[in-house]
Amino acid sequence: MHREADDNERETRSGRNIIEIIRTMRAELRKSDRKVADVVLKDPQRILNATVGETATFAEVSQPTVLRFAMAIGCKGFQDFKIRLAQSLAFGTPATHSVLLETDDPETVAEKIFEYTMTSLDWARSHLDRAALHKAIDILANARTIEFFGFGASGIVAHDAQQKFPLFGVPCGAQLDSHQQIMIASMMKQGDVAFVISNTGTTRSIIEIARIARANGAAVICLTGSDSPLASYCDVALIVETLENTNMYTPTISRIAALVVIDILSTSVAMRRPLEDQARFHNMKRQLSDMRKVQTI
Amino acid sequence: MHREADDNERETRSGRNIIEIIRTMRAELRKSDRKVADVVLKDPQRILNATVGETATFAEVSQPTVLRFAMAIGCKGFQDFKIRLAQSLAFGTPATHSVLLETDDPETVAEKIFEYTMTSLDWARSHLDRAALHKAIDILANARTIEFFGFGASGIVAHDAQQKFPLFGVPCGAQLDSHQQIMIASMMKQGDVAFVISNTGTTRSIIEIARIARANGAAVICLTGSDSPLASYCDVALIVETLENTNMYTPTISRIAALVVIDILSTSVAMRRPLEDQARFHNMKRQLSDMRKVQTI
DNA sequence: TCCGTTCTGTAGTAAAATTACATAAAACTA
DNA sequence: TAGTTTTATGTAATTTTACTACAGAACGGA
Repeated sequence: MHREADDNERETRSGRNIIEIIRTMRAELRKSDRKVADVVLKDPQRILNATVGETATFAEVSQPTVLRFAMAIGCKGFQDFKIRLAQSLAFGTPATHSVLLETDDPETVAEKIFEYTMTSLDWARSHLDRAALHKAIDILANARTIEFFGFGASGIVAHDAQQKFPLFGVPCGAQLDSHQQIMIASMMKQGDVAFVISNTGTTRSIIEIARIARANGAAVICLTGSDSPLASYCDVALIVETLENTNMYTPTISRIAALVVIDILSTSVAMRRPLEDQARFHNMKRQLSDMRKVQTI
Repeated sequence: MHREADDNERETRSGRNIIEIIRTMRAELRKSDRKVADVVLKDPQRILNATVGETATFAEVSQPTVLRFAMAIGCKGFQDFKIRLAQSLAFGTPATHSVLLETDDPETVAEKIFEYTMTSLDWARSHLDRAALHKAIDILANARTIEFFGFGASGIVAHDAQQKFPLFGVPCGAQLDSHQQIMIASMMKQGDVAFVISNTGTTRSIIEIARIARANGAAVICLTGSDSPLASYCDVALIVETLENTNMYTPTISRIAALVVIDILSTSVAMRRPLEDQARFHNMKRQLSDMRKVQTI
């Protein structure tokens, strides 16, 4: 008897993105099952409208093999497999379709970038460390002041964060300039929070900031793209994995995923705040909307 | 005989989001079909793992009625219906599940914000005006200089755009300060491009910028959230519709959609550039990556 | 009330998914 | 290397599921 997926832990949406699962499990599959895996990966859309028999023909195996394949990758049966496949395919097939070509017209570029962004967000979603998130929220909710640090694209994220957090009564700053960063970091103390943003996590000066802030007793949270050197200088590391590859035309998805994480943090922190602060926030929002209408130069 | 969905126009992704279709068609359905529609809308997830018989039981109708329902909403059969439903459900049911509650724990908040962001992006994707996109790319590709204007959250988008575009040999600026904006707009002339970003599109001062820049002969592109007053002062209006509602805890999705549009524009413009510029871009990227490693304070 | 149309359920049929079993291939042991 | 156990794959039977034909019921208009 061969491995059967544990039936208990599959409830609402445990094994998301069956295509990823197939790809990672491909190596350890039976030879015939691999044939099935290959036809599925090659043209998943075709399988959606196919029966067991048709799929068996495509893969040049027998019908039970197709069933066994479905079982092997953790599905209850062929129907269940098709449902899961359909859900994975809702974004379009990530890797295959999203590669930008020199010859693409603007509409295709738009489609691909949207697809790619959504797929990457989904990836980031499923790879986000929930424990770290919890811890970061705890720290931020109890912060006296928060300083956001970042360069380049990460600087944008820092700037965005600085716009959102003060709304709930916590004084914040965003430091985008290298010298300014050192100065501010040196002045931090117990009760302050340094929020360090760096996609690569290897930039020397930003690591230095984390080190200084921590040495001064501040809590340090980092938001980075992989388990980088920066993480070891921080109390909490929020690692936002994305599918970014180095292709010239691939846009920088990392900042978008980072912005979503900022949304999550600011929202969660806001929900912990006393009601009076929330009222003040509403007030602010109304004033801003008034200003928009009357403001002259 | 009753209406049958036209079979020819259903190919890859014509009838997207079957749930929306059901909701809109609900009124004109047969009485028994409506019973089926209701159980589907109430708990779509449950139908995914159900057979025709089970669905019939849930809706308290006969099995053929379930089949006729599937046909009525434009599916080829029950199987096809389930596949379509699964695809619609991949994001999670937007309206229902994505509403943030006071009682949500951080993990749920994270899930909901990711879901909501992805759903909104998908919405923006399908509502983006392709003709306007085309036109904007044409203008940007031939620009001598580009100035990005924006306040608040839109200022971040402007800042981001300013970081991406110069890479391809076009000098750019980002103006986030009101006075600075007026000054720069006043100095623009034929051949320059003013890229005005405002989610609401109603902020007076930003409309003024568009007016001034245009009066001076500059081409004006706006990136806004709806068909706003601002659009009438521009040569091209890129309208990025999002699902933003005014709920306190709903994060500002508009800036994320705007950033994706910036990605699309910059990528498309880059692809029109001569190869020498693309080489220069690669060079720059390498130098940046070198700097990251050696840079000390 | 009668006739025609539109719904909806019963019962039957075709087709698909799943299981049981047997044979072939591979791996392991002596 | 021969024999034995284990694993992998196909054939054929069985069950389940999706779909169709038909007939009775409900509704609407004259």
